[in-house]
Amino acid sequence: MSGIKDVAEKSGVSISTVSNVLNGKKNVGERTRERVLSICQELNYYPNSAGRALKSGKSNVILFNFGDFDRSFYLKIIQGISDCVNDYEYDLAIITEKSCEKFMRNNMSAGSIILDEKIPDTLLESVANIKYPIVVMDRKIDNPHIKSVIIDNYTPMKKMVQGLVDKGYKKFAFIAGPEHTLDNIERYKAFKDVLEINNIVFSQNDYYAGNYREKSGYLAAKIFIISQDVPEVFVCANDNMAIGAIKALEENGYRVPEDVAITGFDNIQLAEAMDITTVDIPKYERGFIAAKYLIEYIKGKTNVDDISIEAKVVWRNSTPNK
Amino acid sequence: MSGIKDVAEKSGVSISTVSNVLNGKKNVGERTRERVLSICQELNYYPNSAGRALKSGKSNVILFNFGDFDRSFYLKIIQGISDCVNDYEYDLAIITEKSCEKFMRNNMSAGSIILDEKIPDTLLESVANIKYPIVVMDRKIDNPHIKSVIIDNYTPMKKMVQGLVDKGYKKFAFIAGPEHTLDNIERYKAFKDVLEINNIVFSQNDYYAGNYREKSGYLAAKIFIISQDVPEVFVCANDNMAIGAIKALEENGYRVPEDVAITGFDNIQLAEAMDITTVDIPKYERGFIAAKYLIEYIKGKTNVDDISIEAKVVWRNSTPNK
DNA sequence: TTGTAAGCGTTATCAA
DNA sequence: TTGATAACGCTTACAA
Repeated sequence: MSGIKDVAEKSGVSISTVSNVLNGKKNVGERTRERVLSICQELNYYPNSAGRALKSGKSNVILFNFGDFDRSFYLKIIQGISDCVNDYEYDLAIITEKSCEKFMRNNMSAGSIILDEKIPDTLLESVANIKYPIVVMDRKIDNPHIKSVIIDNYTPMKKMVQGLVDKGYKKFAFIAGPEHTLDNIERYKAFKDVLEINNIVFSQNDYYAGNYREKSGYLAAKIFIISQDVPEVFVCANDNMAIGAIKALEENGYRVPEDVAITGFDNIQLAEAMDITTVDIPKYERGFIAAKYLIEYIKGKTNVDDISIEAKVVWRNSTPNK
Repeated sequence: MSGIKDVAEKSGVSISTVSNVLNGKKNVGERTRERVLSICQELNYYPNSAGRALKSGKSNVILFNFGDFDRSFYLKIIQGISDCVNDYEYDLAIITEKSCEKFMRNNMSAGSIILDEKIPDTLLESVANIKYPIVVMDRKIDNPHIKSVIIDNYTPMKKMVQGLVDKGYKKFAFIAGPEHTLDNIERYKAFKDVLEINNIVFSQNDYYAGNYREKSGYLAAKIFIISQDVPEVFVCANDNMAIGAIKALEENGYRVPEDVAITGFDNIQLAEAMDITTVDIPKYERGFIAAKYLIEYIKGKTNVDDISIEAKVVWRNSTPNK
């Protein structure tokens, strides 16, 4: 493998000239530039990132961390991030929770986008600084170098539940996501607020704390079935759990939506295929915006507010009129 | 941010001693080691990968390249890779086609797993060497430093199509994937071989060259519908296209499977939900094995053969008896 | 317009 | 058991 030295030698110039060519500096003769460039090609030369990063302290790599391999809509987010990162001629590296801290701290990237809730706020706060900004999705951290891109969960959830009330539903159950996550908190709050406004009673028995996985939705429904307390409608904090719940219901002889109605959140592919009423989150756009924010911060536009993204109710056949 | 120098200073030892501690060398006193380690913690010290990579030329990073954000089963592959990489205490970075060459060449990783068909063989051959092995999925490259992990597509496809013949199907259509991909070639060959064995005629009109995306399956079916030449069964080279085809059929008043039968390949989540007969590929295992092969090569076990993974037919309701 | 040389943070060699 | 020092490949003043 050839290095800058080989290129310099073969071109008959010094390594600094090669470096200047590679970095688009203007202090290089046109002919020299061309020769060097062609020699680079010929030798298949690629700059060693280690040397470059070590000296310059700069990097063109954006990190994206995600962790839940069950949630397939993450692919759309990645696509949005990827497109934006490419637009700005940065490089994207997607990493898992396990190596996240190491990658963030080892000076090989310019900033991170964090989606995985398992990465603690404290870690992010200790890593972020003016030279290393971070964008977090679906949570808020009060730090000048950490920006949030969040979904407005409250408004569409409120609309959806009010819609259910208007359709005549009276007995609700709520299958929740992880209780510390911002989006679950908002979704649940909207749900409760609507019931309260409409004077509908809701007890803790009608609440199940899941974890956004299909299995926990399955389990939740099973428990309602066993305790002989199946509601008119399951409001689920995401689609995966709604799907799990439907499986449990159908396995136990309940028809959806004839016997029990159900709603999800996210509008994943399967929710469409299974005709589940849900809330559509613009996934691609979410990724794109997060990346855009991060890169613009890196480039010096540090004074931006958190961003909130709109989501919309999608009515489907899982919630007929009562 | 603190470096090795800060740690050395605060511990009252030289930087070489700190380095020795960090790299688990034996030539360090027990008390020194403990003190250094605790100071590292205290200062929140993380080695600078650039410096380390530059000097040692080594890296613990495994690259995984994938590109098709439409195919959600990739998440399972990633999960398999991730688990294996973590088992061996390596780090995983997932990258896109766009930056793939740069990352492979910039000396910041120990090897790559390549899934994206858009990365050309020639590039891989020019990058791979004894110090930088590559594992490719779903294709074969004749190079001592590139190993293949492929699915045996032929056997299960043959079994599935023969099963359709046995069920009484006589008029087939084939919706193919990208024609240069190994898996599509094998799937199509198995299909044709079975028809030939059973003396069933198959003309080029019954063949549509798609690209594994849902849209191309949709388009394919639409074309068959328009040309008034809808077969008894669509054999699709993957599930996504089968799903697209089903949508086109249902939109045009054809019932699946009553009017038209259909099969897919991959066994993605949606195929299960939509009750499509397909071939199940062990996705997680595929990723895990690919990573295992790569890391063992990196560690010196260079003499291994290509690996072929078994896949199994899953009969569902989309293919009733004729 | 080009070249010389210092230095980024680490590891490895060798001497103490 | 430790420490001084050179070297990795690159960028960047600054000198020529």
